[in-house]
Amino acid sequence: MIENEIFKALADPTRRTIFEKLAAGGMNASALREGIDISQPAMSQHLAVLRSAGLVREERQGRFVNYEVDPEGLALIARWLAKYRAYWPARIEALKVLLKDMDQ
Amino acid sequence: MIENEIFKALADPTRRTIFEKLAAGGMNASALREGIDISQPAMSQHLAVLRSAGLVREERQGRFVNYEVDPEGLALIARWLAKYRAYWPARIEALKVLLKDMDQ
DNA sequence: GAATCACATAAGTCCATGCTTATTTGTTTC
DNA sequence: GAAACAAATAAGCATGGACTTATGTGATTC
Repeated sequence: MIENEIFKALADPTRRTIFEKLAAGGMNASALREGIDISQPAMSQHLAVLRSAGLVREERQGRFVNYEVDPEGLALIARWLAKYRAYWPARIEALKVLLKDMDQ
Repeated sequence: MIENEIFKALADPTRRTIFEKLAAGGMNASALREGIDISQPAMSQHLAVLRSAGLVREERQGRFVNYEVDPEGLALIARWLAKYRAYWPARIEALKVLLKDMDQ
């Protein structure tokens, strides 16, 4: 069940920080470490967890490995959340605004 | 940071099962245990975690305590997810369908 | 008010997980 | 092909978290 992997991956604050950083633009593992106090192996392990959860994908570029957000993981969360849409009727308007925003 | 509590709460499959069950309709802790192989204290502890995360709220009714989904927690996830909406342009159509659905 | 019931809390155990240091793998460069 | 560099993997450790049994608390019933 990948849903479980996703929530477990996001349960760690360091991994959410990494994910947020990647959301601002793809980069390699070394660049990701800048500004985050974390060892190289720890970063590598976190990225492996995020990748396995489908939240992030990698692409080797020479001796660097470029990481970027994988929309698949986000889509899965959105699908999970949609199951409970009955519980936020008051937010429908906000969602509509969001949609309009998406359309530009 | 309650965001952290939410993801940690949802990282446990048993708690997600409990949450899903509550989403189908509020009920007390004993009723919740039916169909889930879990001890009474374990259920109580899980509910405390969900409650602390803002995913569930309680209301004492006599010697029973009724639990139900708290929309606040879901709204927080939605807000978190919205930050990354740039990453699922292909899902806009799906969202529109969802919205239409919400309007009946 | 004693017994019973629904639930919460306490305390201890065990396993998962996030970290560390050390090493390995893959790639480039000289 | 040896050195240098980016990243992954291995192995060990320490903490967190999900469970257990035992007990406490609040409410109802007789």
